[in-house]
Amino acid sequence: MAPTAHPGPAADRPADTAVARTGPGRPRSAEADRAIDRAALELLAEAGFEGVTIEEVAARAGVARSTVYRRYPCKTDLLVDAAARTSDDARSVPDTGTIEGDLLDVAHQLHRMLTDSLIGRTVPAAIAAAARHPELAEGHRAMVQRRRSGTRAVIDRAVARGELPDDIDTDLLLDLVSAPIFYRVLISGEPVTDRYLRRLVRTAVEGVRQH
Amino acid sequence: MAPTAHPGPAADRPADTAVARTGPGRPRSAEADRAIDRAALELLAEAGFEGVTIEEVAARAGVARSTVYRRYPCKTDLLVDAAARTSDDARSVPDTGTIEGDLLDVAHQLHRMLTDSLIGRTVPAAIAAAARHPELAEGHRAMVQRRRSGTRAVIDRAVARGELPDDIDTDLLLDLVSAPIFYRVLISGEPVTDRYLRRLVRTAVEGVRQH
Amino acid sequence: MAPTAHPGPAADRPADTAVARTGPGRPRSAEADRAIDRAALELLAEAGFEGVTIEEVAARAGVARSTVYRRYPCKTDLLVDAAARTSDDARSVPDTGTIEGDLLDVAHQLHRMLTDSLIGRTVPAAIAAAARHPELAEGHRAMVQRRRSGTRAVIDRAVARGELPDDIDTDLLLDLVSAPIFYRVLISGEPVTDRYLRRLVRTAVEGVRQH
Amino acid sequence: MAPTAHPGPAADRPADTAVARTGPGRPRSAEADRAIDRAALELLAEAGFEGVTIEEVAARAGVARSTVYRRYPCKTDLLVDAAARTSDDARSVPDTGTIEGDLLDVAHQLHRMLTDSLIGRTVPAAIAAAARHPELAEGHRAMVQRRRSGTRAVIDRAVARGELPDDIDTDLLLDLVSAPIFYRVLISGEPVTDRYLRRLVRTAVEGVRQH
DNA sequence: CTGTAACCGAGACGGTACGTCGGGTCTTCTG
DNA sequence: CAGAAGACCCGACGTACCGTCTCGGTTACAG
Repeated sequence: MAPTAHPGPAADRPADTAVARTGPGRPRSAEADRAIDRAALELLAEAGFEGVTIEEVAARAGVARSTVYRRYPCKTDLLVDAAARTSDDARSVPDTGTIEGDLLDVAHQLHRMLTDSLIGRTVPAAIAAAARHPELAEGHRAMVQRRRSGTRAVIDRAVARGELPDDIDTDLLLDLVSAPIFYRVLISGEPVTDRYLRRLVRTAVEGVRQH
Repeated sequence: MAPTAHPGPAADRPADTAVARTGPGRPRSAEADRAIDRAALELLAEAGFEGVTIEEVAARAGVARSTVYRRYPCKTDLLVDAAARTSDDARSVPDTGTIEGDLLDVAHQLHRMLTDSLIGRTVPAAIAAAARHPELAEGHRAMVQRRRSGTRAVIDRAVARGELPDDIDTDLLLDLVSAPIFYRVLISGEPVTDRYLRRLVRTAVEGVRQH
Repeated sequence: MAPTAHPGPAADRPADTAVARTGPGRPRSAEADRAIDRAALELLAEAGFEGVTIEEVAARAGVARSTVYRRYPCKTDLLVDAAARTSDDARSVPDTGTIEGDLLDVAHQLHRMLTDSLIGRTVPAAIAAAARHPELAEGHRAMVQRRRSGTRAVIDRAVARGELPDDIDTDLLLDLVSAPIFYRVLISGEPVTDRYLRRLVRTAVEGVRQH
Repeated sequence: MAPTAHPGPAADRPADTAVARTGPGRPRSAEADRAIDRAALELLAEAGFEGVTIEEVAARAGVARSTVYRRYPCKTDLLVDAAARTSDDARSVPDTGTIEGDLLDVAHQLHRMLTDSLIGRTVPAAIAAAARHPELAEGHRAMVQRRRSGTRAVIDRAVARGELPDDIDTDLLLDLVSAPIFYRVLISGEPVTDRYLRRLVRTAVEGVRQH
């Protein structure tokens, strides 16, 4: 791709328009929408940003190339939007009764998301692309923040229970629990075992408990 | 780029051949070697993997396109080798007297490496590439391990001094100090302040001190 | 050019399709067709087969390189087709009343064609190429035969008039009048004067008149 | 090949230097000389001017590329000189007693030369090259003229014998006998039979006999 | 019902980079 | 010095996608 400066924010017709106001003319195929998003993310996970080809996306989605271009002005926008739209839905805020139990569950969920889910496998590509396409970074950061907010609730509950002191540095605790999982999966390549996660959570909690 | 499966490990003539046995024929220009490596990394840092163009690499290196292709069969190999060859030399093992002081120095060095150095700015590209080209991952992991081994010495010294218990989980401590820095720089995008690093180091150390 | 065996006869879309059945998709630009053919022949005449460059053809035709490649898989096919399509229209069957007058006119036309016309100046290149690309030879031979058929009519008329005996070897007469002109222009390089043509025609006619 | 203006006449060491003055140092291999010439002409006959590759010439001759370039500054000169040096030796001036018998023999020789001999099969390439490299043309024209001078002797002898009138246009007769053979072989592709050659010679001779 | 506007498919268009190949020059080592 | 080997710069090759455009054919709402 030519290193063209990215033109603008996003697609012609925002997906979040609630009612999908139908003007005259044939409406866009919702099936094509879905197929394109899915194909784009699959390719992103498989082949990385540079490996994604509009031609291949269209082929996998079973649509014409122009059907893709009608929705997104360029490859970057396609991927940004597909990633943004495809939330990582399968997550839950645990409630085991103890902060360590809750955080361990969160850690397991994060690890599974990174290694198993479609969106998780696009993370490496997203990190690389983020350097040059900040708008793409936004999508993934938003996802990260949604996840964190769930975990933040877990921590707040523990504080309310008196399990953790109330002057705790929540962000630091969040980092301490999440970062090593990203680190092992993406950078050091070392295995992430259940035993490792238990130690990680315990150590992080005990660390922040000292003021 | 055609989504060609990566063919093999690396370049035609390994750089690590000590004596550089000169066969018949004109020897390769060592100057070109250097210029190409440098140009490739600069571009990788500036424009990302997809933004690197053999044409542009050659132009910056002041060399013909074929001179690049003679050394590397494809773009991927060029970048793999250039990154592998360009070690991240500017690092030192601190000795401030306390484990927290030492680790804080290590943390600062890591942060600077990631944000300022040429090799550091190639890390996002390397992560993405690693997903598809495991041999590329090796290079960066080796670098990471070299860094860790320095830090490991710092920790061992603290154990010897009695500053830390001797049944400590060294790897976990290493992860706790390094991972959040990678995480903030590459993923969450949140700032890495001196204050943050101080808290991080103190919390990690106190965490692992509890058995 | 790599000494690749020539793959097949010709272009993807035959020019002789009468109705030009338009399939789906944007139709090819007829203007580009013409511009490419013309540019190719001009270059062939100027620089010879080896001197023709797709890049230059495209540039002269005011067209992208890929637009040329879409029509012709390789340089050879481009030239074959361009030559085949571009007939040598500007010729006429003379009727001066005498066989010698007619043949002299034919000879003049042939000489002018060879030295002045676009298609004529491609003949040397065609001869060379014909040795290795028989299909290219066909195009030029067809042109030669069209020309000969006109001259054949002239001779038949002379036979009908009783100016020539009816058991004449028409092909031989045709060769005797045409061949020396090709020979002088292409091989010996000697000049082709009006005086030479007069003698040539007279001698040929008198030669065949003896049975 | 870039359409570079041809630099100069020919090779560094002219082949016609009788004694091959040996300066100091290792003398050039005469075997290499021969092997290169032969390889060049073979390739020229097989693949045409554009198909000749210095690389392939060197490979066939069993020498290094630089050994070829030491002798000839460029591909054109290589071929010019090789063709010039490789005379078409196998020819003889016949003496059958009659002009028609002699000319028939000459015609047969010419036809065999064109279709069978190494040098003959380079004629198409030479014609094409002549259009742009006049110096190459010279070589072939010289060959043509040598052949013609032999035939001219045949005609002069016939005049002396009184078999032909003494105001004959010798050049025209030469053209009438030679040109159609070139024409059929190179241009029309029609067969050249013994019967055809007999008629050709008889008709040409009778034609020029009328004043 | 019938326009008509927007869709969909197909594919040509001008570009740009790819990785390969050959040309002609040069630099080194070996005989 | 000649020869073999091979690196060097240059430029054309044919391929693959990019993002844009123009076609014919197909819906679904609106008058």
